[in-house]
Amino acid sequence: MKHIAESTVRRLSLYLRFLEEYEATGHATISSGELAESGGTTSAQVRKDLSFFGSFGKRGMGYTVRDLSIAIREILGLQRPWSVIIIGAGKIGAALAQYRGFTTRGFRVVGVYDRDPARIGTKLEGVTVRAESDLERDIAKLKPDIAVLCVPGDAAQALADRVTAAGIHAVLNFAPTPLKVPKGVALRAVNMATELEILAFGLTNDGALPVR
Amino acid sequence: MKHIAESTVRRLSLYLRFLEEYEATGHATISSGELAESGGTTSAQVRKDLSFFGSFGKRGMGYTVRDLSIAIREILGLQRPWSVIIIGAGKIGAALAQYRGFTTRGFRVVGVYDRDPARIGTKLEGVTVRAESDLERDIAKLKPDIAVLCVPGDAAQALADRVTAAGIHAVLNFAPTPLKVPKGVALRAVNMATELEILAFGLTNDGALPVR
DNA sequence: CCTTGTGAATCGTTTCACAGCC
DNA sequence: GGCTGTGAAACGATTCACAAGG
Repeated sequence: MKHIAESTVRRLSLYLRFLEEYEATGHATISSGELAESGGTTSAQVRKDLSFFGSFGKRGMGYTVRDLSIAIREILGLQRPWSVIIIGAGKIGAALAQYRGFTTRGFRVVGVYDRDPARIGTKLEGVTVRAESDLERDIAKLKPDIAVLCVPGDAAQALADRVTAAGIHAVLNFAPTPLKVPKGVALRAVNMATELEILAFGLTNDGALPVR
Repeated sequence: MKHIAESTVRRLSLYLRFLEEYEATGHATISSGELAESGGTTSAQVRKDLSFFGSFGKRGMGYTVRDLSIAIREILGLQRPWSVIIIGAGKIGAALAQYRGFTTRGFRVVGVYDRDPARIGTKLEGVTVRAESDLERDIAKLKPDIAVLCVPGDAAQALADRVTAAGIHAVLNFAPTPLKVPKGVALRAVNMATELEILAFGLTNDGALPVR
């Protein structure tokens, strides 16, 4: 397959969210312009994004909300559920384990891990926190798809190494440290301090960041 | 000032984090190549990023770690502290309020707000949760710099409207809904479901996302 | 000799504009 | 007439490559 820009995938995710809301309001069709409005982009961008994957609309009519919704879900790989393990049951890990947005979107938390004995054995949203030392065995058994790292920065790389060695192919990193992962492993990072720093830059150098 | 790409600002934030660690190890100078290594980019990229703001190195020598660190902190606007209010004291809001990465980086949580009477009056890391109805008055009095929204999607836009009307110029949105804010207000969004969906796309369409 | 700073070249993404089709 | 799908043009970001300077 041709390379797809990350920005395109991110917008598809937004389109999907809007389509689901829009479908609930009873609308049957939608134009690229309306969809663009919702995601803060342009109609041409919407059509271009979709064109990488096929043609889903009818000229003069727009898109059938339901069909497009299904098509995007298929593009993103959301027809099947994905299983997620959360590593680190601190404040952020615990918050994520209980986050409804995950489960409703087809991401199932199948394990939460911590190294602190005080946390091991406690329950988070029905999942028992297990010992970090169980990781390799559990990954071999459960074959989870995605690992979410919610550990302190100095522990993150070692855990990323362990889970990728154990067979995980996708990592979402909430630790404030850039990670290295083997080729072939999908990696994303969410760094809250960096997000605040970008805002600070925006406030300091007014207008220096391109408008959104 | 000329427009600066968001990607440049994000990398500056990473460079700074690495410089701080590197300084602690006792190194006095660093080359663009070493800095690049740390942030997963190239030496040319590092030099180009810095060149938008001045010239900070010595040819043949590299950069003085301490000086560059100070220069980047100045570029990002981190010489002064920024005050932050968190709106929504649910799982994510509470986790953020207690997140050390914020405070150590010069971002001070000066208020936490919720609409749930059961949460109002409780304490999070020394800050008492206040009623959402106090927002306007408090913003007028404290003039916080940044609002972090940790509320459900259906409440997010109304609160964004309220805080921007009350004088907030920067918003960090953790709600899973795209927000509209008035011109001149800096806005960033962290959408955890979208991050997972990008990973799902990466797993589904192997190699379709450009390597990092 | 080593490494920066930077114009020029390249590469990728977004926007334009219009032909094609309902 | 309205809206999609898509090449072509414009724009923006990254990489190259080299002159300048310690």
